[in-house]
Amino acid sequence: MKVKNRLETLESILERLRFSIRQNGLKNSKQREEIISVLYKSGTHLSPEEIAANLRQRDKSTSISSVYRILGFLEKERFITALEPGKTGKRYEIAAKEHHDHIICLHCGDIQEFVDEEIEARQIQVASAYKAKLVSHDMRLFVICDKCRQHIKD
Amino acid sequence: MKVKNRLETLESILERLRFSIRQNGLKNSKQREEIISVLYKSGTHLSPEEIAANLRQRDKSTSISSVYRILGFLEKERFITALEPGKTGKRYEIAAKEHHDHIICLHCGDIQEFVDEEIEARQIQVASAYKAKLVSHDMRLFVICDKCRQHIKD
DNA sequence: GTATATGCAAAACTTTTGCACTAGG
DNA sequence: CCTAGTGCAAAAGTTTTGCATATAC
Repeated sequence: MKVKNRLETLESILERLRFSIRQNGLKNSKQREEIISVLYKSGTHLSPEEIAANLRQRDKSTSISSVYRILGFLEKERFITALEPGKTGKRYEIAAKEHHDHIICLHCGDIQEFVDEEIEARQIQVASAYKAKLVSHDMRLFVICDKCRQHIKD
Repeated sequence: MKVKNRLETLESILERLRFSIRQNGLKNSKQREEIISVLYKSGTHLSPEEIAANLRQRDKSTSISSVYRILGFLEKERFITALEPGKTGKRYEIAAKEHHDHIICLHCGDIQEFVDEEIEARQIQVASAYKAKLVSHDMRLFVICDKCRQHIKD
């Protein structure tokens, strides 16, 4: 099983952000860097509203519309990734983590992370069979884990 | 790729629905049967609003709140399944279809269904590498489809 | 008849947009 | 300066809820 390490320091991500903004002839803002920072430090998946609440702890005037605009920008530029966890609305996480999928026990709820290179490669082939460019994927395997198989007999 | 067959006739699904409703001591309604029927016949993934629009063709007074309530009920009872295509909101499809995964265009929202036997087989192997028994899975490939790749340049 | 389902309207959210102002380069 | 980014408020879109009425059983 692979561990989902952060692949980059926060400062390195921020430098890439500044470079990307300059490349596009845009302007930086402290809000953009703050959002990257909040997501990096949280290590979890945050909703736009949660992110805004976090920023408001330091700057009361943070507006939710800017948060949405920035999240859209950061996602487009691949600094963050969106997740739809079934509940309403999207959640975001920093993109600079190792990619992983999830294997979830339906009985005890345990979640393991894994990467299978064969599946990863095959997904790209499936996409290209549709003449499509694979951007990302989400895969969850629902199982009964070893422990639960031993403890429950029907 | 594979065509996803309907595994059951509409009438058979409706009979199961009536049975399920009776079992739960509830009452049937033509709206519930209509929604099953619309999803069955469409063969695609419809949003609540699209479903409501469809019902309104025959009964102008169909209310969107009933559609939401019915969709929640039908999902809970496993007659339909929800899909979150990344775009805003859920979409629903009839549950009595062959297993398939989804390939979703992030740009136009188009959803295709596919089955890749190699991935299916490999998923079982991944699960057994964890000594776990695979029960089911959910996989979504997010892509930019052929049409959108041709029409948009970043 | 009685409990459940529906329709309607309003409320509760979530996300987007227009516009004046701020601020980065 | 000049233009992109922000904050604010309002709009637009989505989903839920309260309540009176209709309807299945």
